[in-house]
Amino acid sequence: MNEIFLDQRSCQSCPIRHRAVCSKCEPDELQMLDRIKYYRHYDPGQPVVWAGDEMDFVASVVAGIATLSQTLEDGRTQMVGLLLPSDFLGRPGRVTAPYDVTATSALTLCCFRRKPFEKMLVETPSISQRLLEMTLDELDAARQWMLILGRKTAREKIASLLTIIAQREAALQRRAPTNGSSFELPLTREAMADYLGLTLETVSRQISALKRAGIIELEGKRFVTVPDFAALMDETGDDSDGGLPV
Amino acid sequence: MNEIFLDQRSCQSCPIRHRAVCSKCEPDELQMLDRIKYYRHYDPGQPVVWAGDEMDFVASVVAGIATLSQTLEDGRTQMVGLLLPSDFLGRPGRVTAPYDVTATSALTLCCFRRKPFEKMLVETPSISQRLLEMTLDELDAARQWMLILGRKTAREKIASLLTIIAQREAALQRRAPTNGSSFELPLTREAMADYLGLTLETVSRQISALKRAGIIELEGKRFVTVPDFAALMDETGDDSDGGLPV
DNA sequence: TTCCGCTCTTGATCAGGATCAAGGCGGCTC
DNA sequence: GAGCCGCCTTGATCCTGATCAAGAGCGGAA
Repeated sequence: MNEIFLDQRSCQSCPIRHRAVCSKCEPDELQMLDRIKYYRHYDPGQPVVWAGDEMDFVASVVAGIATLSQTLEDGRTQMVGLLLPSDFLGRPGRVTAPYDVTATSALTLCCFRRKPFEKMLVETPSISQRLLEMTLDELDAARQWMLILGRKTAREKIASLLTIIAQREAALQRRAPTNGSSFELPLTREAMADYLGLTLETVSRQISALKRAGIIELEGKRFVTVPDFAALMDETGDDSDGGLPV
Repeated sequence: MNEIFLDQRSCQSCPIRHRAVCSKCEPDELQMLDRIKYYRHYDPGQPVVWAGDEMDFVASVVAGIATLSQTLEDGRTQMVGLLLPSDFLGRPGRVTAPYDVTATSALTLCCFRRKPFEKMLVETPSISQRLLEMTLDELDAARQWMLILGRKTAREKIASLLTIIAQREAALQRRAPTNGSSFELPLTREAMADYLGLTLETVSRQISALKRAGIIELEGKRFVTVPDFAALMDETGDDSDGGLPV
């Protein structure tokens, strides 16, 4: 893990900078951010922080993917969050991490030291309002996952996960998912299972089933093409109006 | 549903008032709140708002219990939130409700008209910071539920729900749950099933099983006594360190 | 009082996904 | 190339919780 301090213009995808601070273009806020901000890089599979550890920073994801997960006594684990670029990690006011955070691909975090960040939060209402908005979006996503975990069949769960990944990948490029669009699954079968509350065997079987049904096409094990996006949505069991705004 | 406008001191349990505004004791903020604030009462079982409906207010729960739930195409429903007194309902900036909200007991909401509330939010950073804190707590609770829904057995789910209800009831009275403490289940078996991703038959069976095992005692169908709180916690499957801070 | 309706309990059977097990496919190092 | 390892697929069997079904308990209304 490396720490690289940033010059003033180098962080392109950080939502704090771009959506909250830059929108105001207050020069001294920018300078203050630059004094407390730095990058960290993690290799695939590397833990970022374990639940219960002290976290002296908050961060936003610049590149790569991280997962949040929780574990029961006997080792059963459940993933509870998926952090893609522009997502925020850490919580103002909380010192210990509540979840295990793991890099599932090469991960770059744009970090802010906790104390100055909290000070900035108090002094810059636009940032805490932006943070509130992002947190509310995360809460909606978590509740959508509760529906998936509690009430959907294995097949519906897989279709839902594929839909969500396709939508988020598309959203990063500021477009809607289209027929024929492809993407790379950022998760192993096991990680998908941890996310969906299934076993990896069931995940594998259901992906094969969706492939056999022509809902998706697979190139290798990870590269997915969706010939008809509406057909995939039909498999999710969701109300056809598309559910929550994402 | 009645609307009753409030005088300046009548809302005792509203977190906005007490934790954000009153702590500062800014007289004009208080007055502004009083101009935009009013009560609504709902009978048990009455819907507060349906998903997709326009919501012209945000509110905090003063008394009673409300549930948030989502429904799939074919009618399967999943509860995704449980609102107890002091919890917040509604989201600044969002006009349509994302979930069905239902009163499960006689419910009193302390409402704020949306527009003035949002104006106040911009002008009063302490409130949006308080709201951020509450939202982060809700997010943690939602993620704890994801673990329950995804990885726990029926028996562990029931034990977890009882634990959570006991803890929240105790927290409202600012104390920790103790051995021998009792509480009234605020939910029907069906509502518990909707919360846990089970059927009502399974809920009933598991409650009977916990009773037979001496983990809980039942008086009637709703009144629960926990002779040994640690024994109940043991049934949840959670790590013994108690999980998330509540 | 009787009847009705709602909630809950319990039993019998079924099925979806877990578990156990074996093997395939790349990619890697030696 | 051979061997190994991580990831994935597929098959056989098992088990937990769903489903279908019947009836108990209880409160409210006529």
